[in-house]
Amino acid sequence: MSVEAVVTRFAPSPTGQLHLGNARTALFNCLLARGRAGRFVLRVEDTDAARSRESFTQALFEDLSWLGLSWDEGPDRGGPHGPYLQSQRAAVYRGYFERLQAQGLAYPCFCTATELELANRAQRAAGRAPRYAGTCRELSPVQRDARLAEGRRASLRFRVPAARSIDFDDMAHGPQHFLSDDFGDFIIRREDGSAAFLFGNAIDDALMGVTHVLRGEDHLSNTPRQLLLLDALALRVPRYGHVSLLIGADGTPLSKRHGATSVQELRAAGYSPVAICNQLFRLGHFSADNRLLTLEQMAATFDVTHLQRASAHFDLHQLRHWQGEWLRSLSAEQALAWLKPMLPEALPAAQASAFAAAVLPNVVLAEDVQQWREVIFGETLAFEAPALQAAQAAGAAFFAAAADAIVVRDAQGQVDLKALRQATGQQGAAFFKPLRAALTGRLHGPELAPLLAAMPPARARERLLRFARAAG
RNA sequence: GCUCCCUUCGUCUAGAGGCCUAGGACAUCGCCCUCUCAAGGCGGUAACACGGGUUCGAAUCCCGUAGGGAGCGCCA
Repeated sequence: MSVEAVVTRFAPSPTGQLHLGNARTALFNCLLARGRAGRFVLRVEDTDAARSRESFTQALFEDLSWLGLSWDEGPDRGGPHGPYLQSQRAAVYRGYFERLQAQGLAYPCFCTATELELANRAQRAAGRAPRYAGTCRELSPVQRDARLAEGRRASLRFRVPAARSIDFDDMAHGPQHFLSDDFGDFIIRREDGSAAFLFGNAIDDALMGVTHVLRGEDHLSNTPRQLLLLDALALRVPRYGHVSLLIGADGTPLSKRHGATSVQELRAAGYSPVAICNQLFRLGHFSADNRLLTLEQMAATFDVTHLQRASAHFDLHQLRHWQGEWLRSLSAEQALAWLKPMLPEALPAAQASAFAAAVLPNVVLAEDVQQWREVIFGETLAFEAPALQAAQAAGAAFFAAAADAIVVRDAQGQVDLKALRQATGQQGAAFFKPLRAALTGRLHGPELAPLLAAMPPARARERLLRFARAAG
């Protein structure tokens, strides 16, 4: 008995930046395939010419690759079931449109957008489901020809069979049951000849040999329509699994208001792909292992029975946690490589490592690094109000003594904090607080000794002298 | 309006009738470490939406209510 290989897919439409929700869908499908030694197909659903953009398709490849997801078949690398760009599959779809029409399972619809809009509104007003009224459903061939002769353009509608029960077993939600009478005839080919989503999406899954589809829960109630279509064409039906939606912390759909929600934005903020994948892996999916996982480890433990059914709130705190875990998992060289682009150009290696040693335990994001880069290498220091007060409160004498003592350094450039402390006559918080405040402009931060080792000596002294001159 | 989905700590979740006085992680709070704050280590607070059943026994099964979400598009 041969077990058929698992084939999963990710089928985005290139109409914008890759969002977290879609990235998670891609991750899940990729993991499912990898975990079962299957294939992962990337198909780009760019049938909406008005909204699809080539640049978004490119960005999509880029984002997925950056996340560490790789696909076995796709527009950029081909495969046995291509083309993988739906905009290039018109010829494939044509045959199926013809078959459906020949069998009387699809018919041209001449209704205009305004007519449909009106009918739709009337139905809603009457308290009924806004379904296609069936205006063009029973047109005779003569009537159709007449309309065509008038030069009227038509879309193609699928004739939904009456009184059919549609059942399927959802990988996440279990047994599902729908009635065909609840749907109106739906459009499968637009007026411009392009394939509508419900059609292209279902047909391509079948043609590309897809066995398992993990997609957003918003598709759950569309599934019976696709099942009807597949049944009419005698095409194979994949297993569907509908994954809960990802929503913002406030419970509303993820959007700009929630800050960074696209892979691009997260990447720009300094988040690592590993951190993002680890977070996504646990959103709507249970992981028994609380440690930072590699994609291989995730693939090994990804399990559709561990899919959560309720929608999940995306919480930046948790992403930060994984980012921290990731940073701490890095070797010194790797951490330095991450830091490098954020440091001043042509910074001597020794200073770069000193900076890394001082700051790394305390940062999570690019903005954190930039903040400390300014503190350590920046010309002028921006003070937080409480820090300024703390420095001023220590008095001029304290800083005069500190400025004298700070010039004493050992061979490694380390400041002798003990000598400094003795010079100022202060200890504990009374010593560290004003010192930290005057040197960094803030009250919190990495350990002072490594910080001082990273800071140019002249600059450190200069900052202390500023408060030595100020009134005491 | 109709159809469908969902509901365990603030958040992500474990939990498939007794193992649950409900477990873990993030956040939060406290303690320890440190001559300092942070980082780090260790602990604490904190949840079964509500109401009825079924059962010796229910977070788990059934019914209802409430709340949230999705679909009903020539968007995907």
